[in-house]
Amino acid sequence: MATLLTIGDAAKESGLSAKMIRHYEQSGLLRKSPRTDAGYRLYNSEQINQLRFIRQARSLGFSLHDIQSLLELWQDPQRESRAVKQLAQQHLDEITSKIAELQHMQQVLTALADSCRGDGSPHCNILQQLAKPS
Amino acid sequence: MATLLTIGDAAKESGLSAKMIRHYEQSGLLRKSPRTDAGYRLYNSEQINQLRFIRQARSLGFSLHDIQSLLELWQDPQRESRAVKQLAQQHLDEITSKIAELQHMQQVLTALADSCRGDGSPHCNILQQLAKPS
DNA sequence: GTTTGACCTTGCCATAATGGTAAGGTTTAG
DNA sequence: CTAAACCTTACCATTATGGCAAGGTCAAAC
Repeated sequence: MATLLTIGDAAKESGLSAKMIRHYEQSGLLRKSPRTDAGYRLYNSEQINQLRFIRQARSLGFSLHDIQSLLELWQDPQRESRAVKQLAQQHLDEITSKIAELQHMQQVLTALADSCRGDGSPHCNILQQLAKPS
Repeated sequence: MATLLTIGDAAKESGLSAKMIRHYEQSGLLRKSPRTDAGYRLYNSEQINQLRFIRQARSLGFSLHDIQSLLELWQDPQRESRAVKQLAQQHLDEITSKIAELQHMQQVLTALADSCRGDGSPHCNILQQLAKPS
């Protein structure tokens, strides 16, 4: 049972880097790990699960700040799913607006690139448009 | 003719902040401005045009590093439009892949949010899925 | 038993672009 | 002359991640 892993193995198990695990601990996202006599951090399977939770949330783009809230909600049996959904929805809104912003850049830039010959001559509509007062 | 503006007015004209104009100068994007006896930076209309160029490029998401190249190309009468288009295309590729990444998050997160009641009960599929080993 | 390689520790620096604040000099209008 | 609105530099903060360096530890090979 309680198999204890050092940080390198915890990193492999969770898909995070050892560096980041230390960082998460230091920023209060994770409780301080128990240590060996030599000072090595040790992780049990429950903590490995927490690390996986963090990795999954990060892969969805949640900030560490949001993840802290998610972890607290996760560990609170009294939570209301409303709170979780609200966090998710806010993050979703941010994602959606970032996508819109990028798509706008994509559209403008595509038009510009299409209007540039891209050959050996100096004439370039991209530069011309960037230089316009607008 | 050579109307000279102080940094605050140059900021208003260009749509950049005074703070950022100083920063661009310090990072080598802009040549050092002439100064008044009191040390105030002064900008002529050509420099205002450069500031506008930078603002437009920033609004398309180009990095300062890329903008430095764009400025050099802009000022080089010998440039080949190929070089400009290549820069634009690379940036476009990055934008496109960021959009894809965000859309993936959006899709997964939407599915998760849809599967959470978001009411007063503690059951929440978002948390459950984040906690899954995956 | 010693050496060696693969770990671990902490601490500091760097990134990208921007904002804030503080302490102090200047200019302009009243 | 004074007060408001400028300007200057310098330092700190943000976000998440990586790198490096100097040094301790552990296990296996010799």
